[in-house]
Formats: sequence, C-alpha cells, structure tokens
Amino acid sequence: MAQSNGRRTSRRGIYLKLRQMVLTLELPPGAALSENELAATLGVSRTPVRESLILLAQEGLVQVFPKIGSFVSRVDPAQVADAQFLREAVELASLDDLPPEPDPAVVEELRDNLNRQQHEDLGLEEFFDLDEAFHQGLMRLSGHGNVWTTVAAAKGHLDRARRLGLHENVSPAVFAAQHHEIFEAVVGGNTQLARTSMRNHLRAVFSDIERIRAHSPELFATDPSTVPVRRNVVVWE
Amino acid sequence: MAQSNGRRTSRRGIYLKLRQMVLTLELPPGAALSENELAATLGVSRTPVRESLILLAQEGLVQVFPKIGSFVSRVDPAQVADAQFLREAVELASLDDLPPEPDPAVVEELRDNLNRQQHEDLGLEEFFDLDEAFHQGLMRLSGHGNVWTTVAAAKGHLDRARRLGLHENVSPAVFAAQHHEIFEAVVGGNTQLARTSMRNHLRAVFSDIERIRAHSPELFATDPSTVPVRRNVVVWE
DNA sequence: CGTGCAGTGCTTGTATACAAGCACTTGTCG
DNA sequence: CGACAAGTGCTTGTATACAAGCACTGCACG
Repeated sequence: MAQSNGRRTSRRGIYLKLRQMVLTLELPPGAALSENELAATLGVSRTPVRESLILLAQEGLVQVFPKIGSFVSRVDPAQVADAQFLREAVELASLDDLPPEPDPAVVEELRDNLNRQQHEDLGLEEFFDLDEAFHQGLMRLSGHGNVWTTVAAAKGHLDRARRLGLHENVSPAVFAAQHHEIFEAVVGGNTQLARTSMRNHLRAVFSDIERIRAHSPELFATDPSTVPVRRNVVVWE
Repeated sequence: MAQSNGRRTSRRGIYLKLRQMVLTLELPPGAALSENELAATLGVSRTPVRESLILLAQEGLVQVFPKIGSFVSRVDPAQVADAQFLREAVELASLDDLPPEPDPAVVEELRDNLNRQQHEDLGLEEFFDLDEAFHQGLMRLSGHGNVWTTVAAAKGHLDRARRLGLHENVSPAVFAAQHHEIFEAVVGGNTQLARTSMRNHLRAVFSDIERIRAHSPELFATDPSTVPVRRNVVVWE
C-alpha cells in the first residue's frame, strides 16, 4: 500500500534501482553498502541514497548498523516462512472472492501471460516478471489487486530464496504448468480445484527453498542477528 | 517485518511518536505537517523528522507533495477494505495452524488480557492496546507472531476508521465479548467455531465503519487523490 | 615475542545551506 | 475598476559540513 505520488525525484529512481538489484541478487546477501560509495557511483549526494536505504531497511532487505555500516540482509529462513504463510493465506482467500463473471480483459491478459511463459528460450528474470504479473492478475480478478502490493513488499526474502533455487537448476516449466492448471480452474469456476492447485503450487515453490538452504548455507542468516563484518580497507595504488 | 535494530536514534523515537499521533487521531486526517515546524517543536533538525515522514508515507499514513506540503492522509475506504481483507485472510489461516497443545504462557497472557478488557472504566486507548495485543497473541499461538507485524503496518487506515467509530458511541463491551468467544473456541480446540467467531468479529468491526463514513464523510478520501490545500499563512503580530 | 595504546580511515546520524517551485499578496498599469 | 505581473513566504528535494564511534594498523614498551 505504498503511497508514492508520481512526482519524479531522484530518490524514487534510486530506491527502485537498489531494490531491483537486491531482489535479483545482483547485490548478493551480505554485501556491504556504503552510502558514500553508492552516492558517488550514482552521481548524487548521500541524501537520496540514504533515504532509499532507510526504506529498504524498513522492508527488511537491508540492515543498517549505526556507525558500522549497511548490508544487504542475508536471507532469513524465518522471514521466508512468514512470507510463505502470508501469501498463501492471501492468495487462497482471494480465490474465494472470485466473481461469477471475471473481467474479460484481465482474463485475456492472463492467457497471454501464460503463453509467454511457455516460450523455450525464456530468461530467468523474464520468468519471474511473468510469474509476478500472473499472481497479481489473479488478485485483481477478485478485486484485491492492491493487496498484492503489501504481499509483494513483505516477500522480499522469499523472492531472493526462489532466485537462489532457480539459479541452481530446475526449469521454470514445472511452475508454468502449475500456473496453467490454476488458471483453468479459475476460468472454469471450480473454486475448490483452484484452491488445491494454488496451494500445491505455492508449497512446491516453498519446498524448493529448503533444498537450496542445505546447498548454500552461507547466504542464509543463522542467528537472529548475524554479526556484521566491516570489510577490510582496500586501497588501489 | 520491519527490521529496525535496537540502536537508539532520535529518528526512531520521532517516527514512533508521529505514528502514534496519527493512529490515535491526535493528528487528524488531512492535517498539514511541516518538516520545519515539527523539527522546531521536537527540538531537532529537519533530517530525522523528514526521514520519519518518509517512512510514514511508505506506510500510507502520510502523503508528501514535493514543493507543496505534507499531510496526514485522509482515511481511504479502499485501503480500509484492503486491510480488512488482509487481516481476515491471515487471522483465519492462522487458526488452521494452531497446535494441539498451545503454549501455556501465551494462553495465560491472553486470559489476563481478556480480564482486563472487562474492566468497567476502560479508556479507549487502553482498549485498543489490549485489542491489538489479543490478536497478536493469537497469531503467536500458531507460530505466526511475526506476520502480525506486516498486518499491523498495513492496517493503519482501518485502525483510524475504527477509532472514529468508537469515538462516536458504542462501548467496547461487545467486542470484548466476541474476543472471549474466540478464545474459548481456541483453547477448546474447536477450530471451526473459532473460525466463524473470528470472522463474525472482524466483520462486525468492519460494518461499523460504513456507518461512520455516512456520519463524518469529511475525514474520508473521496477521489483517489484529493487535492492538497496549502494552509493560509497566519502571522501573529 | 607479547601486549597495550594511540592513530587512521572508514562508517552512519544529525545539522545546516542552498535550490526549485507553488500559492497567495500586492502593486502597477491599462 | 479589472487584470496581469512581480514579490513574498512558505513548502520539500538535494547537497554539504560536522559529530560520534567502531575496527583495524602499527608502533612502542615491557
């Protein structure tokens, strides 16, 4: 329910850019962020950078330690589980509010989305974008499109865990098929089938994460608050 | 899932104070907020005040119009409905995850909470605090206590609408009784009854709001973005 | 060789200065 | 009298300066 008015400020752009970089793991979990360094790189002053980091910190994607440093937060399994519970509760409840006659425009949009998911040479980021749009479209179908904003803001840790998973192996094809199954149940008016399909889909996504955690534990937070490590000062020349 | 580390900064205190004032309607919907004025009142510089307002803006409690002004956002019926849907979905789903043997400590805490709700001379703010703690306690019972943080952050508009409602008339006694009903069903292990009780309770809270909206429409937002009005410059002496 | 302590360079938090713009007031001119 | 334009005072956005503190380096001394 972020209420940002459309005015263009440099902060807005920086916030979106950093957020994207964190979610896509271009800025990996644990990476050190320096307000000064980011400001220099982006060609602005500390102020808009700092304000962006504060917003990201409130979302849980960044941790700020006063007088020490700012870091991309490690993927917290507890927050992943919380986000999983949240999205499952919301998306399933949304299915109960589907109208008898869904908006044809949205249905068409979803159908087009599914077609694109089946393309052979689909990049990972493209798939994630389509996945996001698909789930949000379903929420819009039941009139709760804006609630997706809240869910999306809360599932940053889950999204990063998913990207870790799909980076390893596993083609998106399986998930695309599940999307299709959900869609057919929805347009067919079979709410019960839609619910079970959706639940299975979301749980499958979730179970993938546990596998990854055993594989790459260093990207996950172990203790509730892992100790921040100031990076060594490296001087070039 | 706000990830604020415990370090004490003046921003933290200011943010919490302003948030409280907005939620309790001490700063009423539509009120103009000036960064300079707030800074002077609180005895700090613009910086921590400004950063607090940015956070409140992201929560939707404040609207910032560059070069024009900052305002406490009017209660948006759409956001109230969104929050209602969100909390209902989450709280009902949480009941499904109740363990066979609930944590005795939390159960005791809830029982104590309910006792306090029955006090005759209970102030409104005290009731709201108890109400908040009760619902959060139920979530902790099923292991989803942290998800409540996300829900709480998203339901600012709903909370303000509720306060408008209870300011008018209606004693909290009715809601306290519903709390009791839910609690008994939970400790009795009757999940189905708990669900229906919870749903009825939340819907009762929600229906109260529609009544208020007809009564005091000026506090609600009408258009998606109501036009901000710069307050007239008043000079004393 | 080991230990302690000052020094250095970074970090974020806060305060302040300047820039850009909206809305209203007021003066001036037709 | 009416209308237009410059002026005034506020607003937030951005840039910069200073304050406080952590972590490490490296030297001095026992």
